[in-house]
Amino acid sequence: MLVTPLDRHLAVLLVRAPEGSIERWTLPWGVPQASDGTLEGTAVRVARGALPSTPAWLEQAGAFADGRRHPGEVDLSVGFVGAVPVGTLSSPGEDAAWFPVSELQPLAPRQRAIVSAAAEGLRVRLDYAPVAFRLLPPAFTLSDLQRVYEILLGHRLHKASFRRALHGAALVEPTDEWRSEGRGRPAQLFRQAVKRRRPRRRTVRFDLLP
Amino acid sequence: MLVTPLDRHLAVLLVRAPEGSIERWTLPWGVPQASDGTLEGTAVRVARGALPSTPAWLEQAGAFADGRRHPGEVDLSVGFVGAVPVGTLSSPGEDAAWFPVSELQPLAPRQRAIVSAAAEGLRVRLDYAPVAFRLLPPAFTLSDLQRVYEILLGHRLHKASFRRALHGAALVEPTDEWRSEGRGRPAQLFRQAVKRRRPRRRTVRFDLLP
DNA sequence: TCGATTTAGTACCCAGTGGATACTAAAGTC
DNA sequence: GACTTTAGTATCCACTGGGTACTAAATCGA
Repeated sequence: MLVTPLDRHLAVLLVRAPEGSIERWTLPWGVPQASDGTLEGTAVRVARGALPSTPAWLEQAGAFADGRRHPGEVDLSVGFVGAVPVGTLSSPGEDAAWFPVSELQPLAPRQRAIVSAAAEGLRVRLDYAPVAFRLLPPAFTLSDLQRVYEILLGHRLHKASFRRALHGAALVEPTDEWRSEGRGRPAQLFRQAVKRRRPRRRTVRFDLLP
Repeated sequence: MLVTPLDRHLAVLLVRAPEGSIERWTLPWGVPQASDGTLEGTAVRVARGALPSTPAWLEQAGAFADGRRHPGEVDLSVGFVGAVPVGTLSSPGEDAAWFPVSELQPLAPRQRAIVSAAAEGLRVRLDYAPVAFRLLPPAFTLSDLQRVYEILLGHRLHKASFRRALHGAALVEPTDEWRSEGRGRPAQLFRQAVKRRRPRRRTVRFDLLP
């Protein structure tokens, strides 16, 4: 499942299903080949078939094999989530399209399950992997980054706190470029910082438990 | 992969490999059967073959299919992590044994990869699923619970903060039982509370990013 | 030209949290 | 009965999250 930020929502790339299918759209998918090497290799190959470039981030979302139907009639599917930087594929052409994850086209049942699991996996991985950064180009404004986090978390964030935490973790460094986008004050562009402060010890979080 | 807390470490259940295998031990594993229904059904069946009861918690850790060798010569393995409450299987018998996850017996390469991914997955899920509670019996002391969290996180926690956060989230409720274990003051037994306070909004955590 | 509007970015305040130290409480050990 | 061990609490402090309010720099429109 390839995702990108689109218009304050998370969008999923669907491709047109072949003639005769029940559903009109499907997730991009494919069967492993010997030349793929690993499962991730297969996922990269499938993704490159639908994109002008390789996803900026890719991770497995799980295996799915309950009785639910899959368009290829395969027994077992291994789902992946891939992050596509905003604007990478703005005109997907005739045979593909981005759909907001909340208003997807009808999908085969197993693909629907993959989308749910992958979207949930994205949120869980937010804290442990630079997913949000991979959904943006190398240089971005802090408002861009905050918007991505808001899309992924599903609610608004506080601007000052967001920046304080960001700078506190030394995760971004300013470039000397500025971007003026329509009206409003131009924003400074930042890039992800390579310097690493040693990660803080994980603490316990009881508030997220069901 | 079945895990349980054992002596301040996380332990993994291994079973003796059949005669003629390269390694002497393997993870419990099995091939899906039609009667299993789902992948999780298969995992439950496999777990029950090695345990006196069903694991208290079970979740998929991912699919593994790179070239690495697996004892059953299967193309693809789907790994699961299962939590076994402490003391459930204290004497596994001749053909099985608990090993600390840090000092495992030699395993087939793919199983080694499954153990690594599953252990990492456990830590990630700690915040979102009641894993720690499922590694304990229904009634437990707060020191027990803290010890499990320390085992899973890999470092000591602060007692007062741990309890403040725990009570703040209303996650446990006291029973009227006390447990006296050797010396020291007896500890009150608690159980997981069913009442739910609405979960707080997820905030951003930059400090865990690589 | 001069507001009004929009977006970027900062300053300040306050409540709540994480974590350290230090304490009391209740059991067993010698 | 003093000492040790484990349970559990109190107090203090630094820092964080998040609210309000402010300044800065751009466009739009009358």
